[in-house]
Amino acid sequence: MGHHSCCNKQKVRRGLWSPEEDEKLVKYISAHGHGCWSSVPRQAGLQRCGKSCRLRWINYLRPDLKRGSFSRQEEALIVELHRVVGNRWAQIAKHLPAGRTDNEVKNFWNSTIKKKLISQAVGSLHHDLYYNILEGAGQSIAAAAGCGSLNAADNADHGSTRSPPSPVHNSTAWASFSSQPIFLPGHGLHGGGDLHRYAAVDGEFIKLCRAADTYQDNGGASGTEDRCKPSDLFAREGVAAPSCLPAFVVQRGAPGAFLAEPAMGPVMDFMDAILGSSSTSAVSVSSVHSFSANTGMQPHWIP
DNA sequence: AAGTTCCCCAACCGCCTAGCT
DNA sequence: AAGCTAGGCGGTTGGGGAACT
Repeated sequence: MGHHSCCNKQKVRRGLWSPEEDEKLVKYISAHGHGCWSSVPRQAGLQRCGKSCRLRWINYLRPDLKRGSFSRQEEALIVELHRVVGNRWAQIAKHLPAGRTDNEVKNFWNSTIKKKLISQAVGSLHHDLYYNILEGAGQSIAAAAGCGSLNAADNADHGSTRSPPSPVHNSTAWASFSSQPIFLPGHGLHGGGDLHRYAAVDGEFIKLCRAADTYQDNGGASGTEDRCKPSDLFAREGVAAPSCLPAFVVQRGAPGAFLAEPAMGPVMDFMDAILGSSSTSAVSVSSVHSFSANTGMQPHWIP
């Protein structure tokens, strides 16, 4: 994919807009309206593509924009709206009182709200929050699959008041949950492969990692590993499976066999995971093991 | 004071969809 | 129905100012 088609027809400027360019765009749109954006740069005498003009107008030059920092009320509303609609920034912006753009809301979320919610969540870590984090991982995946969304506000807001949502959480597999770091692979559709997440939880250190499809699912036949999909897990518990939940990997073979798999892909750390956005730092299976080595705590795999 | 790191946010990129031919 | 174009949107990048060493 190259640039937008309107950008290929002429030599266009990129990068920050100069005051002169702003003035030209404002003058033109004030006088004529934008009409077809692809013709705006030519008519306004700008060496920009129409898409760039549109973005500049919508995000910066529009007279009805509200500039400046977000109020507490706006922040609270954004958190609440995000809880409902997830990363649909345009939807959130539309529901704010006035003059905020999707880009502005997105930037504010990523730079400010996210950090506040993370610090709140980490500061109040406890057993119930683990459940929320896990639900979060599932819902983030659900969001990726178009099944709904999750956000940190959910974690922060519900905290200890939320009870474990299903019998799965009462199984023996979860009994030692709060006492050991847990590397919890999630499951989600990602192209033709699977998307895995790992949560390492020990009260101080939390990390959810998203990895490319690194596992060859051999069905357990050779004993190296197996997968337990959500439907299987819930069937075992005798309850109906929700539409979207993490799947769990059971490592049944020697660690060496596991480590021989290709390196995992990009990491999704705790912050990004519970907020449904990816990070680009890298992690590998070996980093999971080095965490274990550094802390002296053994990872275990949820059956 | 100079160098380095952090991080905000404007702008770009790539994908999706609607509308038109 | 298929192909093309423009608009819209969310994810991501990187310039540059602020903070830190």
